[in-house]
Amino acid sequence: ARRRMFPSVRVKVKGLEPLKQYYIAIDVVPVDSKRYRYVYHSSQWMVAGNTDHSCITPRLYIHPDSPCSGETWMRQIISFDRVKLTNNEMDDKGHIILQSMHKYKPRVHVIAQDSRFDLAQIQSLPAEGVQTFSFQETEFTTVTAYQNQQITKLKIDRNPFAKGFRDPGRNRGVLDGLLETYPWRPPLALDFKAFGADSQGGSSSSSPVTSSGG
Amino acid sequence: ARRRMFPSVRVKVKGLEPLKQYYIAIDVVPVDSKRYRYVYHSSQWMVAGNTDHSCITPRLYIHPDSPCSGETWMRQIISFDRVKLTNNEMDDKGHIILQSMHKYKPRVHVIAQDSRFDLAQIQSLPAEGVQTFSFQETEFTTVTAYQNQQITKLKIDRNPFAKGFRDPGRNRGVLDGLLETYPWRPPLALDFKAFGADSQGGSSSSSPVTSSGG
DNA sequence: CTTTTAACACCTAGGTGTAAAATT
DNA sequence: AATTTTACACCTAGGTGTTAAAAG
Repeated sequence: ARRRMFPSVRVKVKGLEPLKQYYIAIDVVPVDSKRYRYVYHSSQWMVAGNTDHSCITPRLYIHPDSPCSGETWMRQIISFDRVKLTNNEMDDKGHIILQSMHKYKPRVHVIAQDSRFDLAQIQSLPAEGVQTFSFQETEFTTVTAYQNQQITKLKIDRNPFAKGFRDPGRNRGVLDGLLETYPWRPPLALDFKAFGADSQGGSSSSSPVTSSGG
Repeated sequence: ARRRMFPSVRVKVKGLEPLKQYYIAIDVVPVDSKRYRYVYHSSQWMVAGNTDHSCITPRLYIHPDSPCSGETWMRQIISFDRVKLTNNEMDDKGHIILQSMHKYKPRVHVIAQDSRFDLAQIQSLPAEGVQTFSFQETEFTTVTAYQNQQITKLKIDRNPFAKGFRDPGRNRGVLDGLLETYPWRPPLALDFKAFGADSQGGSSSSSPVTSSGG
């Protein structure tokens, strides 16, 4: 089971040195060590146990445009729309491994190129020359089957690959309601089939990296 | 008009330093400065004019696995199956630009990584640290419409994207005849729709890089 | 009971040669 | 007349939620 993350993380970057080379990468870290279950009648996630994430090093997805000059990175929206998530701990394809029914938060890393190592080879973060950013509003909860029907509707309406499930009649109302709930523009929730999610609201800091849904 | 090169160039490499980083790239250079036309009744290409290629720098297609360690390069067959050719001289997508009705030969470059430049940025060959290989049997002639029906049959039989044109009846004989004509194994001819080709026979040298059709 | 897996129809995205039309 | 372009049907390849079956 492996699915793309949708909506995808999209960021803008500023303050880089235009002529310097950078890698930009994403990983996904646990928000806490709790396992969650969805309580349908109250429409919310509740703690249902504990998990120890402490010995797991998160996998790094290096943006395919890497390495690239600061000038080029700053000129475009940086989209991670090909990131794939899996719940298979034995995955050997380099996909990001997560546990179902847990809360996670993506992190974006801007990494200055250093001739002493080759990031594409070692697949882990260097000790220095890295700046890391994350955004409250991109937190999500992993599932293997959707718990919240609003998320399903959002995906069907926004993900082009789900067009076959669109109902031309009454899909406006549900999405409009979600749009009002969140301070950022659609797509609204990081999500994943074997990993559907509920997203928490929030606002981004005024950092050199800013995010929007993709 | 842009099409993939088919069959694709595939090579094996040996003699690299296992821990060193290398780029591997391909380009396509003119065999001569002649324009050709296909004489149907004698089934051969004949000179039909002259062209000046001297002021054109060929575009470089860097293998998407680059940069990569010598160990990794030597462990796998290196396939250039995503190379795209075009006859549009104004192409801005980085595809390899060729003129129709001319003869060409692919070259494979093994480039030692040098921290002084970033090959992915400059898109041209460095002055040193490059080894270049080419193979007589990969010569081809560019066309926008196929001239030789054997080439068409070969493509339909070997290219999975052309499966819709396969005739379950009598496609064996033609291909078998071609197989005997060439010293290398199928796919047999470098080719291209807005660039269909006739391939010349020949044998490869005992160099660190060897080729086969893909 | 809850959660996960696998097969499925239905999409997007893009690579084929064909044949007719357009160009030179 | 020779060559190139375009629209097309038919593929490969792979991303969706759904559903029923399987697993725990």
